[in-house]
Amino acid sequence: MADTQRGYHHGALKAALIDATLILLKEGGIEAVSVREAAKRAGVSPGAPFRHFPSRAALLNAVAEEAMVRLTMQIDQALTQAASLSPLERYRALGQAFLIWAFENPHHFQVISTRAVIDFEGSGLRAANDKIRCQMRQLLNDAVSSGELVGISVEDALLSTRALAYGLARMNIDGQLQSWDIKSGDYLGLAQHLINEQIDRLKR
Amino acid sequence: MADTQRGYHHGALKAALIDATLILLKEGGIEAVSVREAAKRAGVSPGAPFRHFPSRAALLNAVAEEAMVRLTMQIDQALTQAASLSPLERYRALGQAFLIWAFENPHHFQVISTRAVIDFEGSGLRAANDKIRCQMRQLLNDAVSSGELVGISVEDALLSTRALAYGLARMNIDGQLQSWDIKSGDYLGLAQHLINEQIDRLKR
DNA sequence: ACCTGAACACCGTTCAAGT
DNA sequence: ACCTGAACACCGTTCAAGT
Repeated sequence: MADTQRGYHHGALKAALIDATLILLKEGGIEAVSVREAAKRAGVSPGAPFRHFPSRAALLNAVAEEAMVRLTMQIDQALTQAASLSPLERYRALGQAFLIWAFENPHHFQVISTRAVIDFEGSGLRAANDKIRCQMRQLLNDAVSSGELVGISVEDALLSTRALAYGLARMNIDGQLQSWDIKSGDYLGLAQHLINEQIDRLKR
Repeated sequence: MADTQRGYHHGALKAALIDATLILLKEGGIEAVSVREAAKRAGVSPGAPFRHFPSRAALLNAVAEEAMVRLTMQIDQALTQAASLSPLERYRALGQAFLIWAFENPHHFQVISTRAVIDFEGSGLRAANDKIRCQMRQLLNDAVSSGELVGISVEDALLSTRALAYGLARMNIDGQLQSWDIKSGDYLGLAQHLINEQIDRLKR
């Protein structure tokens, strides 16, 4: 974008590299991302990216942080819309927001979820992730306090919801949903339905 | 193993390469696997592996097929032991067997689950995977027939069990379980507990 | 039939030198 | 301050030539 690369200096190379990385990601998944190719797409020499990112992992990290921002926005927006609902219904809204984000931005989800390729600790990733977990826990605790949920372990419910949502999203990007559901092709709808059922089952 | 590489010809290069690949996998995950390094470890030139495997993906495929054999064995053994139990209890035994395999052989699980790196179609992988799904479906159908389960969708139950187990196993290899459960460190035990709870919930 | 070793087109990363 | 371009040590893969 806007890379009117008119001279020796690029001007907005950092952003251009992140854009190019996202394009490579969409073209061929995470292993198709190379610093050299991103540099070429940005019209710059192979060494240039290393002025802005210390490593390939750091470049992918930047994409991951962008992805996390979008996920956080999607969740915050869903929670705002659901503000008047009961705690468990807000929990449901949060789960649905995660699924929508993961299925509509599969490459972003792939980058965020594949540790080894990013530096999850440093940066804002860990903090943002923890914040989401805290929001989930808070909602479940509220649901217990209000009597909406009874006789459940909040930690167990939390992790099994998260693991189910994560599993569905991962099966989607790992090409495993394709072989399960021959019919509609509406994998997001199917995933949303299963999470809904699981949350319903928490109520007994 | 047994690679008394005494001359120009190796003798058991194919097996030696698969062994070396598994070691590389254990050392540094899937992206640490290189054909050249496997060749070096097997004491052979960089081009030699291509007499036995047409590509890096094919080499990883061979590891994946070995992994699938072990998974199938683990499941068959669990089902044999549970032969006298009710259909739903056999379903539970199958789920537990999957979790044990995935948590005790994380690198095997990683290779099998990461499409893009292997050729899941060709080979016996697809067939073995389909067989497991059929076994699961059969058990759930039997549980419905015998009245052990009522008022559930077999397809939904099937996929949500699978997605939960897959999600837990993936969170384990993606390093995401570490940040959730600070206590015991017994991630397999935790995963088994959550699957048990989910299966219990199917009974209402 | 199986393996070598050079070759090709790629990588990530570094670093002097240019602007 | 930012970028180039050559360099290094790696890749996957091919292929003539050796045994």
